[in-house]
Amino acid sequence: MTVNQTPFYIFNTLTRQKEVFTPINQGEVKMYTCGPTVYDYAHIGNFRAFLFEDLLKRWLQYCGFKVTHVMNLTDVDDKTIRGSQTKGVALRQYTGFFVKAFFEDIAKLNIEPADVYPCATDHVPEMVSIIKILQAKGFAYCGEDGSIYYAVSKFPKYGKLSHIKVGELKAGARVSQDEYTKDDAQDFALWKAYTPEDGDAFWETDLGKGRPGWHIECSAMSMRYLGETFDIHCGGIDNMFPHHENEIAQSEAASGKVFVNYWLHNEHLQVEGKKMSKRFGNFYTLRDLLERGYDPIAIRYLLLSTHYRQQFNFTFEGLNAAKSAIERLKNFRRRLQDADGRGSEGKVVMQIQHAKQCFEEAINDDLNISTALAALFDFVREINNLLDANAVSKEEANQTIEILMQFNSVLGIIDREEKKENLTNDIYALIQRREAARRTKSWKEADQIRDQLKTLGIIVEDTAQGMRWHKE
RNA sequence: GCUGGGGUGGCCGAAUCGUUUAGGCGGUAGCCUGCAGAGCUGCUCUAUAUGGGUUCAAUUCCCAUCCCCAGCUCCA
Repeated sequence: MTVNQTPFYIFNTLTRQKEVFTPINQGEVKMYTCGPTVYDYAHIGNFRAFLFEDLLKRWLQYCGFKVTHVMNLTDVDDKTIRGSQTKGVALRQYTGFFVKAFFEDIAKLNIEPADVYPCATDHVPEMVSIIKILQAKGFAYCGEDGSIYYAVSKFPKYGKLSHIKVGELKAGARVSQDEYTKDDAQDFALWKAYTPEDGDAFWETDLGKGRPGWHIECSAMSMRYLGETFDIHCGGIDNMFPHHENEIAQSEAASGKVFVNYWLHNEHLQVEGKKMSKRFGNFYTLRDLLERGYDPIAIRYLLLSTHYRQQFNFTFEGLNAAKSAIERLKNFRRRLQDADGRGSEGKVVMQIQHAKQCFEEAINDDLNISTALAALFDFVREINNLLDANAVSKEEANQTIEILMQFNSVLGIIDREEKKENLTNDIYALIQRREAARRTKSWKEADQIRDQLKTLGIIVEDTAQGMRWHKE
């Protein structure tokens, strides 16, 4: 198979335009994605971001790039501290529980793990050293409370990402308690001086006793693992301002270099047409949905199937539709595995090439997943037509499975083969009995056994190539 | 208030200033099948929030209006 040759366009928040993606080092990509704050189970909105990032990463890998992916785990902030105190356990113990849950969740969603998952609490020295540089360069000052703040006015490019003009921010909204110690309202904390409410969450450092501000962890950990300038930084649109804007200010002031070349932000999702919130009763974690019996891969498909810069409306109707769509693909693969026809005289190969081209063109256009899926389903229909005519040879079927699996390396929604489930002897015997009944045309008995198997979760189908069964 | 993103068929969702405006899901009819399932084909599908304007041509550009969503200092 030829390697994807067309350029990959991505929408860069810095320029608000689609740009051809060109990595710093040929053939490799360094990307950083803002990870979860581990104070609770992640919700499906969080996972939309992680799935978008997974799609991006898988596509870069499909294109032949070696991707180094870093995702941080925010394990010290107001919420984690409050949570650990409410539970009466150490901060580390409290966050450790949700870190474990997070990894379980992303595994269920078939999200490829990052190469490194740095925790904020493991990188305080790196943060301190950046803050000291900022102090030395005059970008940071000490407030009356002993906290250290970043002086936004010292960084002329502040606002280049979010296109927010300092000074036009709504005055008086969501004023933080310590604001009076800052020189300017828009300044933000690099280091927070210890207060008794912080409990066991403090570090004794050259900056005094305290804990890091939120934004500094991403600057410190991304530069630690990816270098002072790297290729891609992703996150939810809400992180664009102030979080990412502040990261740029900190990192570029400290290093004197461009921090990140491409910034990508995904839009939020709504649930049943409304903002997801506990108040509306439409707030879902992955675990909530799994408890209701939904398939995590259907959730993956659904959250992935809408363009990442589009607000997405999550509905249960949509989730059911996603399940059916995946089932269609699985059925397609089952048919291919059984195929042993006379050959299509090149039609299959032609369809494969066409589908590959359409699929790649679509995703190369800023991850246009909808158009890519349309190409996939067009392909499925065309090949199904040939399968109906018994015109797909075993060799052609294998080639089709190969391209399907290539697409799937990007989508992550179907397995190459049915998961080999061990049948109990009882079920095996039932299948044998039905076959025997069918051979003697005892339709009534055969149908009755088929129904019985269905209640046991086994779907039996009769095809041109004989009987076939799979789990529901 | 300021800034930004949207409103496409029963539902979800692409694309595009001009031949038939993708694809999925759902419904329905037919083909196939002993039946079913899967699959295919047709129909649902004279779908582009509303009202104007520009143009040979707009759903796509412009203006106005209505509605939804987001950001505006630690929410993906």
